[in-house]
Amino acid sequence: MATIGAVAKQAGVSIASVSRVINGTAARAETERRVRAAISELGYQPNSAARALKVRKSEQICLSFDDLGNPAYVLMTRGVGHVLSSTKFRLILSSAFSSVEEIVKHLETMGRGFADGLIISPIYNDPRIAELISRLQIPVVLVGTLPAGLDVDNVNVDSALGIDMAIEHLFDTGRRKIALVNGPITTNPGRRRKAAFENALLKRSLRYAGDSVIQAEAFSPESGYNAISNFKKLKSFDALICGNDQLAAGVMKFCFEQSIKIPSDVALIGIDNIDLASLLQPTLTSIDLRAEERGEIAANLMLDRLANPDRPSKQITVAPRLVIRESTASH
Amino acid sequence: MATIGAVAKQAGVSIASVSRVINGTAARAETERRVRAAISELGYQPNSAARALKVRKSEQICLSFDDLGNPAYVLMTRGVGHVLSSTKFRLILSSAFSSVEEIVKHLETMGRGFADGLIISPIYNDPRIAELISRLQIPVVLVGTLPAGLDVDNVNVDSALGIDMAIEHLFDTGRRKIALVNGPITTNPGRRRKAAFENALLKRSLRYAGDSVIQAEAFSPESGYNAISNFKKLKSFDALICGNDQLAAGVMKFCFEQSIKIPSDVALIGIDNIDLASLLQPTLTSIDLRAEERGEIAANLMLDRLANPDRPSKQITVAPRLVIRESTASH
DNA sequence: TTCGCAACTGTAAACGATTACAGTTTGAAA
DNA sequence: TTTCAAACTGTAATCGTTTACAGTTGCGAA
Repeated sequence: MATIGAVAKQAGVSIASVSRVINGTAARAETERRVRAAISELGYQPNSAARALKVRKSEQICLSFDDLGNPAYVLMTRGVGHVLSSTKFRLILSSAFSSVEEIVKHLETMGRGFADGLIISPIYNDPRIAELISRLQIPVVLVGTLPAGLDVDNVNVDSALGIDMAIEHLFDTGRRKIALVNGPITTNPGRRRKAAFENALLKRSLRYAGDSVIQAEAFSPESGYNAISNFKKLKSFDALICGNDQLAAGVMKFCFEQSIKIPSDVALIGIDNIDLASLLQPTLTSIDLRAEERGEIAANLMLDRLANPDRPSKQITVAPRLVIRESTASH
Repeated sequence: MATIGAVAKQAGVSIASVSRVINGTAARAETERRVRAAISELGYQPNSAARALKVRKSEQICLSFDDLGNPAYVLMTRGVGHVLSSTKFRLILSSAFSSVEEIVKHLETMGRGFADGLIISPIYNDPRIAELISRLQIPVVLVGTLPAGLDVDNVNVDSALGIDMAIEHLFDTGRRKIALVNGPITTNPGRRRKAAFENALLKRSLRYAGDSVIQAEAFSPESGYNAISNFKKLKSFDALICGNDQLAAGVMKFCFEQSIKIPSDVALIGIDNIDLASLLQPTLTSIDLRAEERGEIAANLMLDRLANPDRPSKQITVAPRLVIRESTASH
């Protein structure tokens, strides 16, 4: 309510002096004392929008992703938050429960004065996202698959390597008939993991046919449950890799209900290594895609870019890690 | 980059006309055509901060809570997001991984021009939060326990009733020796649930002593696991109520490792009814505190308050629901 | 006491939008 | 053709800050 002008009048100084006191620029002790007194007397608080308009900085970094319900993104958020907490930048999340159009509109608005940088980790492969990024007037760090022709800071994980490690592990423990419970093919992870799965099988001359891939509707436990329920040929496989741990949890629930034993009847591997993996019964082997670490890297790229706007863009790839638990124990 | 002035020049009209076209106020067809052409030619996008400064509105609602890692808050966020998505307001989350001081600073900044309203669901009972709320210059809706002397829109859940229902259920299924695995006593939920637990036991003349309450360090699975590991008298109880489902998951993991059978040796009840509850083995009976519904109510209170700033504040309490699953089946 | 420089302070012009008000067009009716 | 109201448009003030620049003050040295 109170403006800088009111403070100036109260303190008997100019608004410039008030501004200087607030921002820590030189001021005589007496001036500073009077200004501080006036500030606390009036309960003055500077207006963020006015300041952002003038200095062209909001000191906010916006993080955006498509699915808050996915704990892997919570991990990523933690990584970003951890890095930013020791800087002047505040982290805000742009929630995304609506359409791609809505999301794009939100992010555009953020980019025009409400945020200094945008870290975005979209899963849907929608051209509007790439278009948005190229149109934005603030630095962007993209976490995930980089759309073709976009030159922007990027942090990625070699999920194909992760899947290869998983299949190697299954192979080592005697499994040869491996299926994939995949996430939606309309998403980047869905597409890439399927391709990686095929390659890893073919490379080892393992059986691969179209029916080795079961498509789930979403990256959720219910989708995993539903997908596996409708899968007729489960008995002809001895191992399942799931698009993420949540899908695996749904699959595990179904197997329990059907008295299909894990790992003896079928081995199970998830992706992301979220808390859930070690809580399930049996505990779940999972490909850790380092979401938290990717968040940290993304935040550091952003800080670096803000400090150095003209440097060439960087692409960083992190290595996954296979966390072996009970769900893939040897027969 | 391009400002409204540049667009005006390009289109050969005044900036007022450009503004009117953007905001949908009357304009001749020819004017509108030229302005739109100029806008797309220059890639003009209005500056959010300038607009927020002038109209004193950001069209953003900020949601803040202390623990993104707790899926119950994700549910709440979903509720808020769902309601706001059909309005002009955008939802942003203020992440909170840092100290109370940091959080307060973030929210203050939001409240001074970056957000039109604040929905806050703090779990720590810190006086600085109450102080913040009374100092904020934008409407606040508080989800959770209302600090004394604060007159503000509030949505709450009768968690005491939930705990009473849970104990009634345990009582009905023959349990008499009931312990509480409580969340941190420094949090509001921790304090209130403990009190409710004591009352519910005493009301039924059930045994209650100090050692019926096991304090965990956080509302997380690991904390539940650790807390129950250190609890010597587990064998003298036949039922456990946990401060939330995550604590219960940790407890369940420990019981499995120790071959303590659920529900035959000990029954287990969680709170929040998150996805996890139906994925655990056995499935977990849980007190559903309606986080998503509370989020919806909070968002509606906020919309109502923004439309009607002077109405008296409302306090709404929702009723919990006991979801019975396998972890409390009769002996 | 005077001088000169450093340190501080005030004036006023931005930042990029919205909007009241007054002035101009437009077009149908006379 | 003229008239007049309705519809549109432009000018300029404003939102609450920051900051360049010029002016003032303070204070130690001469």
